[in-house]
Amino acid sequence: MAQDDPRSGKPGKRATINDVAREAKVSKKTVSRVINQSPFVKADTRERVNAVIEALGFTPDPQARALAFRRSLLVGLIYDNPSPTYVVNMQQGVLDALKGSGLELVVHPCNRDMPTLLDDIRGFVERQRLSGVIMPPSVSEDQRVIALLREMDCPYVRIASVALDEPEAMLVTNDGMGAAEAANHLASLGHRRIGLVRGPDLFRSSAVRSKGFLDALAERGIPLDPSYDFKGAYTFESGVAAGHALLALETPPTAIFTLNDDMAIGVMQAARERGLELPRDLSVVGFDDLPMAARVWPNLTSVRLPIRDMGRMAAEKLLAPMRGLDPTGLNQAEVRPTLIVRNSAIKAA
Amino acid sequence: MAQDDPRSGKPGKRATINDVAREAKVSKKTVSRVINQSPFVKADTRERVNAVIEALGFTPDPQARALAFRRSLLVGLIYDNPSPTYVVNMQQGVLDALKGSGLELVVHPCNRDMPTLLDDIRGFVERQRLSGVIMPPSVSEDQRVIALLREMDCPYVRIASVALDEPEAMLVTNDGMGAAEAANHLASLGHRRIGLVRGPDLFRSSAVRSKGFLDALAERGIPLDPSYDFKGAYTFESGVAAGHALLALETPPTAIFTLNDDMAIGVMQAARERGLELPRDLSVVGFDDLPMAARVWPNLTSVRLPIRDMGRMAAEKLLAPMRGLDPTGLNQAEVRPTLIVRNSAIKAA
DNA sequence: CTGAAAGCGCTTACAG
DNA sequence: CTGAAAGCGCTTACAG
Repeated sequence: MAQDDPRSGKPGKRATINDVAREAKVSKKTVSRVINQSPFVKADTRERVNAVIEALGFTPDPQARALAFRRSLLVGLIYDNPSPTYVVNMQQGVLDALKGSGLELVVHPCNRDMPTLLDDIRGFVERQRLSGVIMPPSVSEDQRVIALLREMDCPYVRIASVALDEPEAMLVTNDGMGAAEAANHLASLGHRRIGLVRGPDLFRSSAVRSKGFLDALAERGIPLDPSYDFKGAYTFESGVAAGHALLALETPPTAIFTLNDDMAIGVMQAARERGLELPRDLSVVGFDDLPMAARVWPNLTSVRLPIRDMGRMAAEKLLAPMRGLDPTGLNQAEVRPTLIVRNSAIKAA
Repeated sequence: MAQDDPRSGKPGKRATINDVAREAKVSKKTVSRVINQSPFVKADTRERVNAVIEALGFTPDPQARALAFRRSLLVGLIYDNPSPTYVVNMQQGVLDALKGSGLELVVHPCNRDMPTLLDDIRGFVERQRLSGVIMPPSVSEDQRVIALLREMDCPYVRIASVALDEPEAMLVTNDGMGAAEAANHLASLGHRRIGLVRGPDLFRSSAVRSKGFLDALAERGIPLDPSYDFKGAYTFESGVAAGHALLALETPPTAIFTLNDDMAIGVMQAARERGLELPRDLSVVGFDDLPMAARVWPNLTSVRLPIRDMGRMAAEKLLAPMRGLDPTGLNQAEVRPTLIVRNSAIKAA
């Protein structure tokens, strides 16, 4: 239709704000007001303008708006999480929230061990004049990065298992609750000799999950034997090492809880290498519920965090001020994990 | 340093092309020429301008350039691949190539089954005025999408296992060669009763991999029993179904090659459910070499495609014309998979 | 080899 | 409630 209208410009050429203004017989400023939902437009003027916008198939040019606003219509996802599934699911969730907003998602992996980390992020945010940034762990826990974003006046939302920031800049996941569920599950299966494989100290989640797990065990009167306490690295290989270390003990544990799935599967690998049969000789529970969890044998019982929902919630929180929304309701939300029971953990012999 | 210079503007405010022009005592047009590497600048003028750029820490505003160029400095990755690992690795590879180019990566998942697919992609590309688009399978094989991008005059590179396009718009992976390696491996282990689990017809890779596999078997005088030929869906569940179907046969195969890893692991699950012991009772070989492959038990022998390299190569191809490079060398490259031998396939009994 | 003018498509003061 | 002018930070013709 727009193509047939001689006033709408050559076919194939996009309509601009000027075309709309001419058609609607108003100034471009008024069109701009309509686009930006200003309340200072008479109802019938607005309707007329909207009709022309519709007829011409006009969409404002994001680049031009960005230049005038001195802020782009881009949201950044800065991540260092090593799990591809985590990253893709989170991306998907953020995109769910961005849909229809006119904002696009720019992805930016980073490495906290690199000396260029801060310069790199500064360049990225400053150059693109990002509208905001979302960060999952562990980069969300890096105080240097936060200080930098504050200095650049770049809005952000961080996702973490500890409330490290004001509620409007923070999505908190209750990892401790999930770990407690794992503890209760193993205890109710009759296990008393239970091993724990932690993550690295760099991740706050390791401390939070450990505490939730140990507190729940303590409530049931099950202490953790210090020799059953192993510090891993959130990697498969460290899980293998943990499995060998714990299973080589004179009185090995009958069950092991690992603070992520990669390590759980590593523990299973070690058990196999030692000739054990699973789950008969050892119960294992993981954390994350990666797709892999449902595919390994025996299928892994694991604590699931709703990553995609978390991405969506974080993005909604980031967008709330831009939309002039009251974030109070959003700020109450706390993300709760659930235990997915499969068959890698069974009754103690 | 720039902050101390009174002429460089207020601290915290970014230098613009005007600041550089004033400092270097040239017109902004000349600065623009330097930025864009025009050859029509005297060497010492260029040096003077570059010195000022350096001193002021000037970086051109991407939004402003985008507006003037009528093209943004954004590259899109449009994908529908269901494997998170595939997507993240490809992203990483594309970013490797983009590093330092000033281009950023915008991710855009899509669904080929949605009726809105084309409108959705059109809106995305048109609104953002993308510099180019990279597509992995299966969206790379969708002729409607290609027609749309051509119509919009948007450069693209597609990745696929068949040369569907001119070399400069195409990165071809030799999946057939990888499948042939799998066939040779199983044959040399003494297997003669070999099952094949294909992918869906929607993916060209399924046909290509099947052909490579069957041709290699034929060369060794091993025909495929039609009852050993199963059509899966590239999903874990379809692998489970395939495993049950093939293993329920009166004379079941001693080895199964699946056209991706998810199905391979599904076959293993089915074998377990039927009480078989692996790898003793069944050899399995997959394709993709997902991280999972090295973590399941027994560790899965699989054909690996260098996904990250592929992302990098595709992006380099996309960038070549913008950089005024001759893409001839780039066009020769064909991506070759390698068989990663682990212990899920052993000598036939 | 270099520059002054006009423009990309929008928005922000400033008026009325 | 609405508009004419100036500007965001670059580039494209057009001159010289």
